[in-house]
Amino acid sequence: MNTAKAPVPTDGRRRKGERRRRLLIEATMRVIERDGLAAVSQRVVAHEADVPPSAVTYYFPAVDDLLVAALTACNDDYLERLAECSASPNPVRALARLVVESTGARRAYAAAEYELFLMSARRPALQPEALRWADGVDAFLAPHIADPVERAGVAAAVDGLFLRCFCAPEPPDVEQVHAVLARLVSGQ
Amino acid sequence: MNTAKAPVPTDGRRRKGERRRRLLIEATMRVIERDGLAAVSQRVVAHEADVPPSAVTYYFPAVDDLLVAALTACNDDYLERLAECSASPNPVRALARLVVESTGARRAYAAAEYELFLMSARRPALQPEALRWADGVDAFLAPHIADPVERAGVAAAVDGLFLRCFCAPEPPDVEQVHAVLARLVSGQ
DNA sequence: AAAGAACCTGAGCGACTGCTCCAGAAAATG
DNA sequence: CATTTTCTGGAGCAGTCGCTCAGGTTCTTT
Repeated sequence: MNTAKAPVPTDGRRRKGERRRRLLIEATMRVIERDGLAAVSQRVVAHEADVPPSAVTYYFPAVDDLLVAALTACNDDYLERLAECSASPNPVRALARLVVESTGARRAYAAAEYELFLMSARRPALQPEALRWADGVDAFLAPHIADPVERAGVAAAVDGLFLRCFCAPEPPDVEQVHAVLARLVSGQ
Repeated sequence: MNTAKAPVPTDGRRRKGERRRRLLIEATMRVIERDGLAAVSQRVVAHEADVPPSAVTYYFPAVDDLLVAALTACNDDYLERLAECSASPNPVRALARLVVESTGARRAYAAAEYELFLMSARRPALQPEALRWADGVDAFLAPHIADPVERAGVAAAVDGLFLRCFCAPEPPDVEQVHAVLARLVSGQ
């Protein structure tokens, strides 16, 4: 419901507007990747996107709106990837790859995802997003783990694995991550 | 090694200085609890601690130093509590209580702990701290889980549980958290 | 062609930021 | 006592911040 927000932007003006909106969100993600969420400001993002500062204000009245939009987009992206993992022939291995990817390329997305969680603890507007992710992970695990209590534990482990890999000084090994995940899912 | 940094502050001046240093760190934690890490600034902390702004600069040359000090102190605190859990008659239940506590009282500490992780991904100075926490959790689990791969999974789950409970819209139930943890530790 | 909607922007205001500097108070040391 | 070290805090500088606003351009519709 969040991904399909724009039905048909037939109007050329609106289309251009939405293009710029996306451009700003992408610039924001680049800033987050480079210098962290704290570095995000209207002026910095404007410079990154090569647009005048007031353009940022135009599309996102407050910085907060920009942040929420970027973090939501990031969540969308992650959930889509998670769904792809589900459809893959070896879902657990695909998930391990996704976790490891969050270390190198897509680093900004992992950072943003966790900043989203932290922010959601304080901003009610973001709580549905955090919930959406939790539901996504649960849906991913449901086919493999029947018991809800056990599933809750493994779901928490997935989040924790993302975090630990993201913070690790050197990129983790796919095999190791897969081994840990497989052990959890198989219930030992 | 981090906790016992001050051997014997015999000098009364230094003692007063260290008292104020602690006072500033505590004020910082209060600010984090109330408005998040982003709200931490020299002036805000100074006002919270009821000292002139320059006093903050005196004890912590840069804001970053204050942040690192506060986050390190928080980590110390958490590790100590984790060790207490280990020594308790029912360690897993004690851990569950610690997790739930991070939702209400001690909320700032949970927030700070995760901000610490996020920051450690970018600042080398903080990486030993993140590692210290990971080691602490591993040490907690070692007596209960022999296999290192399984232990890594459960350790990640502990981190994830902290995060999920912290972000949950309503405080989690101790029994539920305990059930999840017990299932993980018992290896199903 | 006229009207109106959507988009765009440069200038700028007030508030806050990190940080420096320096003169003086307080306390330990000789 | 005088000296040295530590601590205190007011003033202030240069920079960034979020955000407003008035007026402009571009495109669609009538």
